[in-house]
Amino acid sequence: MTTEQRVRQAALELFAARGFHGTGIRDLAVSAGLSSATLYHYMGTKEDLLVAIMRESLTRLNRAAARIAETEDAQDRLAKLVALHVMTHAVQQLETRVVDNEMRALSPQPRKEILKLRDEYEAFWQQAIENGCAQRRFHTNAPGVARLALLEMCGGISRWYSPDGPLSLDDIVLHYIDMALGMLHAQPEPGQRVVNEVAGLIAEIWPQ
Amino acid sequence: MTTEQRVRQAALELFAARGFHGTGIRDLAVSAGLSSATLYHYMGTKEDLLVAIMRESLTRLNRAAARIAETEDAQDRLAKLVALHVMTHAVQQLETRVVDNEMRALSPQPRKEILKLRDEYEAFWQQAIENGCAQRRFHTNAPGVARLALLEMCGGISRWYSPDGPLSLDDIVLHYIDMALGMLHAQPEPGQRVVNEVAGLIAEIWPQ
Amino acid sequence: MTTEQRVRQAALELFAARGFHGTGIRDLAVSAGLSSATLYHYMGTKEDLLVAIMRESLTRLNRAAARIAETEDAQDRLAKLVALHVMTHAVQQLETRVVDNEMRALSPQPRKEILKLRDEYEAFWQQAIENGCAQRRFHTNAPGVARLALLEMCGGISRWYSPDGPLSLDDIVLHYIDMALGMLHAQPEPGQRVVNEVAGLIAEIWPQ
Amino acid sequence: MTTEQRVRQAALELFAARGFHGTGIRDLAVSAGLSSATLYHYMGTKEDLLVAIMRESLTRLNRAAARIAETEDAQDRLAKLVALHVMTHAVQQLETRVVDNEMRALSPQPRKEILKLRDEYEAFWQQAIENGCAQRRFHTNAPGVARLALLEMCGGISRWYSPDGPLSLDDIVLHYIDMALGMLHAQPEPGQRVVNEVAGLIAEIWPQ
DNA sequence: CATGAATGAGTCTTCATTCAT
DNA sequence: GATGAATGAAGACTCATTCAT
Repeated sequence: MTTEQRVRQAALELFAARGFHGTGIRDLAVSAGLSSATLYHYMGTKEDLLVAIMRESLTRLNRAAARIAETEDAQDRLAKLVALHVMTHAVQQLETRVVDNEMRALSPQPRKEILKLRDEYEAFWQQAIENGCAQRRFHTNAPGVARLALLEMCGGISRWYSPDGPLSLDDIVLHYIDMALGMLHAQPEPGQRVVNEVAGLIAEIWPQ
Repeated sequence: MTTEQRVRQAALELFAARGFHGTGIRDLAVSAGLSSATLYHYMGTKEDLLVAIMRESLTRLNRAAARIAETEDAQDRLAKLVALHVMTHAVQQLETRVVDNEMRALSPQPRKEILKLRDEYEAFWQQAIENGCAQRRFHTNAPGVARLALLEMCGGISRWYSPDGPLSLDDIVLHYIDMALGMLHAQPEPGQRVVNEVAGLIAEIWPQ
Repeated sequence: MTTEQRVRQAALELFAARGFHGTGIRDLAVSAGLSSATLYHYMGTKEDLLVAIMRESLTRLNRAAARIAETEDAQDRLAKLVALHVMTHAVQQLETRVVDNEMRALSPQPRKEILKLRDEYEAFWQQAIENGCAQRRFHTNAPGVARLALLEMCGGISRWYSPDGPLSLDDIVLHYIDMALGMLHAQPEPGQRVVNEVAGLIAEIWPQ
Repeated sequence: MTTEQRVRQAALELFAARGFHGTGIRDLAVSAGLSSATLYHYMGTKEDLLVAIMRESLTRLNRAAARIAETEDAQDRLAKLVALHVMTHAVQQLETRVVDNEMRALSPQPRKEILKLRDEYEAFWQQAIENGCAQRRFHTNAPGVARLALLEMCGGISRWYSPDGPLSLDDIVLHYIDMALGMLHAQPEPGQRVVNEVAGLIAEIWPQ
């Protein structure tokens, strides 16, 4: 692991655990094993670090979502988005927590950029839901509310998931798919196939 | 409004908007219309302010949840919890955002107290779900996961609800009840009655 | 002397002696007898301090020059400007050194303001010179060059004048008037009357 | 241009524009097109750079002044000094600005050396003035004041001269000679001959 | 010859808090 | 009750300089 990566990792852990404003430059330095002056060889400002983390996380998410958007079957498509969201929020827990909680710490310009990425991502969900409604596979009077509810529900896992828990991640994802389809009054869906497929996609986009 | 309430209100707004660490004592003073020295006549430390906000919010929530826990019918009970959670997160938006986001800013001792209150509240949900499963009104293999998913889903509204939006709060709550019951594969439920009842309860516990 | 004035005085002395960039906040604090945190009760930023010093000095200078501009006789008028410039640069040595040397330390916005004040002042000189040329009392082919040369010559005194020197300030001023008129090939001028008059004006505008 | 010269040039430009304390090592590195570590192959400390610039400028000036000091005719001699001072301050603008403004940035030891050089230079002026007074070609009661005034007046050109201005440098120098002789109540002097002579001298001492 | 890495001391400024008045 | 004054510690960040490679 390069020093730059160690700095990034330290930022990731601390921003996730204490928040951007709760993390001092010295905390970062200690956590990366550097003096606080040396830190500045490997980063721009503290905010740059935050932006980089968010940008990368959202960019990858969007790349995956774009691939999923090609799925024809409406139920499959939503199930895949659920699997993607749940699995990344479980496994990329730190990144997603930072993305979800620290937006307000951004100054106007980077905030604009990051918000755009997030809106892009949410658009994939909105389209998937509306598409399913149009095909009469989903039933809801308020697709916008459903989108928000789904995203919150599926993203929440980043706050509690642990690989040491009693349920396997696959099982959890299957539950979430089940709940999500239930929320939209769609037909239940076996799901394991979807999970496998998305797991492959994730492995491709978040290598190693 | 007493000066103390003004201070509390200022803290509420700023902690919700910028986070605990993102809010300075001077910001509070300006927002409350006081000098920062005077502020200390009406509060203890900055953290005390945070604890007080969280404690009050969770205590009231628990009081309401305890009343709802008396409801016999399992579907009614869950629907009421959903209504309570959604409505408070919509209307007491600032308080709930602070409770949900700033826990990590607490130092160990107060954190323990607040976590206990939150666990208490979550227990009402866990019991309601398990009770419904036992009565075969809900169907899920992972009630714990369902609880977490439900809470995240219903609480997320604090991040986007505005009274000026296109949907009335009642409508939104009905949607959430519908989605929640769908998630648990329960029978759909008309719901408006439940909404009215919980609205009354809320009016009683959060007076005015 | 109020604390605020002590801070101002410290800034004046240090900026004059070491320059803006050569003066640290700690130097200011030590010199004012305060901790560097306390310093910030009495000032904005370090630059604010610089701007305030410059603004006041130039504003007063302009007020005095405006009064002198009413003088009808061309030679009198120029002699008075010389007396004003020399005397202030001798007695308000620190202020004028700061004004003359630290302009480049200003950031764009305040620089604009201060430059405007300085241009205003130089305009009084330009008019006085051109007026004398028009009346055929002064003889020069390049009034602009003369203005610049006069200002530099008369302002340079701030770099070496000391009240303990062998010549009285009045004598020095008389010499300067003599040299200035010589430069412009004007009739020599007794001058003491002018010096007295300007001394009165200065006492009025820089009270005490 | 060797790398060392590029470093020197960068220092010259930056010290002149922003002052010694306003110029960082990194600024120098960027301006010289080197990394800040490489910079140290071509220089000692930042202060060494400043001293070298000052020393060279003053040494050359003294060499030229020494040659001029051989001039017999008092008026010629002063006119040549004026021409030398004005022309170098116009053409070697950056060097002379640094010499005139950054003396205070020197630490005691180098300051002593540089001050000695400057005093040496001023002595040529003092002698020229006193010589002219003794010969009754100049008339002033305070030759010391006249020297200071002359030097400030003639040196000020470094703050505003540009080869793109409306007047040729020769014309400006002629004006300055005229003003200088006027200040000393000497006979006017045609001057162009003097200018040409000094221009030759300068070309010899500041080659290229 | 060149530089990435490193740093202790420094930069200006703000922090939460106390206290005498 | 209210506040101006005060501060040690900390905030993010830059400084001039060294050195191993």
